[in-house]
Amino acid sequence: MAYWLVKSDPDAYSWNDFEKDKETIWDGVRNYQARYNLKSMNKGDKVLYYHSQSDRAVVGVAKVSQEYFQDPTTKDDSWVAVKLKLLYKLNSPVTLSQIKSEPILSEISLIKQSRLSVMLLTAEEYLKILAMGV
DNA sequence: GCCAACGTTGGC
DNA sequence: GCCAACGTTGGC
Repeated sequence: MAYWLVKSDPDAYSWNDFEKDKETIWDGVRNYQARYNLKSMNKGDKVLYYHSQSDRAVVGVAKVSQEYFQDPTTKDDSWVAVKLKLLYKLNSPVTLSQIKSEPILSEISLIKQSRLSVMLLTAEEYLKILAMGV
């Protein structure tokens, strides 16, 4: 089982939108590294859901419910999407500044590669963020 | 709203 | 193949 973090601009698609849908197609990724990560996802992997831009916090947890397939938003078959199923919302969002202040999270891609939208987490990073959101 | 960082494009 | 120009993202 792997652990991931995906970013969404809440103005485009927020956790609230996700709660209404329960399951969503994670499409629109147009970055090679992010695509590689999408292709590496296995069904059942856990995914932290991060709000970028105005919010800048991890707000909830999802899981991969369908492995990668052709991105339906483009005819270009080199891009892929996955399906994510909502699991639960964190009791308290874990903000970017909290993440930055934790030494064991200092190597997290969220900080190191601020523009990457789909990234792999270690189990330690994943569990630490969950613990901070209780 | 600004700007730094980054990825992509296109001219050479 | 290099690199300047450009567009986009995301933090502040």
